[in-house]
Amino acid sequence: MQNSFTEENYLKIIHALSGRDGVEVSTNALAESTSTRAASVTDMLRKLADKGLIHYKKYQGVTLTDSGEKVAIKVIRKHRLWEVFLVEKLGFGWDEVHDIAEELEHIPSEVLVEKLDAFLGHPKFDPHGDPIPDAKGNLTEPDYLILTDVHVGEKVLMMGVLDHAPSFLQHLDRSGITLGSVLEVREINEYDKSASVQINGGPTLFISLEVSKNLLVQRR
Amino acid sequence: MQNSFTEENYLKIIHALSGRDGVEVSTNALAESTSTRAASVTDMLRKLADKGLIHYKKYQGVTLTDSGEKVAIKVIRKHRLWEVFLVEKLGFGWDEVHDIAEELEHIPSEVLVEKLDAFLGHPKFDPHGDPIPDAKGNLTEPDYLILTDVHVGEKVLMMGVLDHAPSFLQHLDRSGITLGSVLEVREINEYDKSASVQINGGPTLFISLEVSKNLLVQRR
DNA sequence: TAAAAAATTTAGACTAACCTAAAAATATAT
DNA sequence: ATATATTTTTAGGTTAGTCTAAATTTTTTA
Ligand SMILES: [Mn+2]
Ligand SMILES: [Mn+2]
Ligand SMILES: [Mn+2]
Ligand SMILES: [Mn+2]
Repeated sequence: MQNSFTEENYLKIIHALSGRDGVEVSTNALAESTSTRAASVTDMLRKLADKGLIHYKKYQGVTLTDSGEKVAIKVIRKHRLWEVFLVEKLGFGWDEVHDIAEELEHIPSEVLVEKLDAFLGHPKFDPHGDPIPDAKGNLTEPDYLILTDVHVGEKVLMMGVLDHAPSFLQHLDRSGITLGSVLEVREINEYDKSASVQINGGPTLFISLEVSKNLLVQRR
Repeated sequence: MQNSFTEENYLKIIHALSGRDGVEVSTNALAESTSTRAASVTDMLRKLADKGLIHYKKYQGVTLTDSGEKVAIKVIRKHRLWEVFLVEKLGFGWDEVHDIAEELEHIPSEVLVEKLDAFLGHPKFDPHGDPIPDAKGNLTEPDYLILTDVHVGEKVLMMGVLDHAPSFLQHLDRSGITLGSVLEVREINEYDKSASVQINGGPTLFISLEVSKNLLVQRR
């Protein structure tokens, strides 16, 4: 039996909310993420449990089964590969591709995914720095720091974003911050935790805590 | 209001069955093409008529309105552009792409289509020789001949196929007949109308009437 | 041109995915 | 340890798209 568009979305969202430690996901959290009501979520959870895709005990929240995890990772692989295609081949901005990839990720056909992957040169990361699962379903989350964890004087590489909202990505564009940028923290304001950060050895910018919390970086 | 996946399919099929002269399409023909029952078609026709996408009078068959035609042509444009992408960029065979394009054709986003079109170099024909509507919705069907209309001694160019079935396309592959092949009709068998056809000045093959009827060609 | 056949529509149901409102279970706070 | 608040589930409905069976209209045949 094939999984529906909707079922795939639930699995993907459970995967995201469950995190690497596979913590239980609540009905309300899913209602929020799927933009539906808790009652609708309960209906779907019963269905996904019947299909063996999630572990579900009433009132106890859900986690993915191995089978559900597999499906979720396939969808994530497709989503991220299509995002690479849209940015690298079609010339979209990284702020424009998420919604289109939300649709493309549900196109079936294993062979399509593998040919796309080859066409793109087997990329390891998507345009937002998120890792792309391999064909076998291995997904390894690199352990990046958040910019707020970086001390004054340290130089780090910008590796990804936590917030994928177009407005946030556009803000980074205007600040000249892209994947691979070198960020040196020059000063941290005691009062509001805003930071002065030098970008690629060039201009120094003020970065609010709100922005710092969403920047994934790596020591060099 | 957006049109659903299903509505788009109905419009596309009505367009195909209605032909260039815009003849009425019957409920049964649509049931056949959509692999549904006549009663289901009637339901959908009422809906499409309510949305102003088709002309529908009970028992009289349907035709597209200008508005419905526009939608149908957009879907056809997307279908054929994606087929070009799959063959030219991903390396699929022309016999493998139709079903995948059936899914991709429903991905929304005008800008995606236009960027894809540009990426592909604004192709005029899809891998089966079918013309690709332009961004404004102009679709001009070239008036090709069918191979059965070609007389002995004539040389023609292979320009397209009427049957898109994988088995037919694979048969052409095995015969060495592709878009652009030069076909010279050497002999036509009186009894079964099979033809001896020389391919690209090379080997001469027997071609059954069944095959001839599905080959679109052009005099040079 | 009336009867028979074929095509089409209507009537009544079903499933997937959603909803609101009410009931039940769990968690929190006095 | 209750009472209150929060979360989750259940009950009962809706819509889109499908179905079968029956009724109706159109077409064909005699
Ligand atoms: Mn995304
Ligand atoms: Mn991404
Ligand atoms: Mn096709
Ligand atoms: Mn085609």
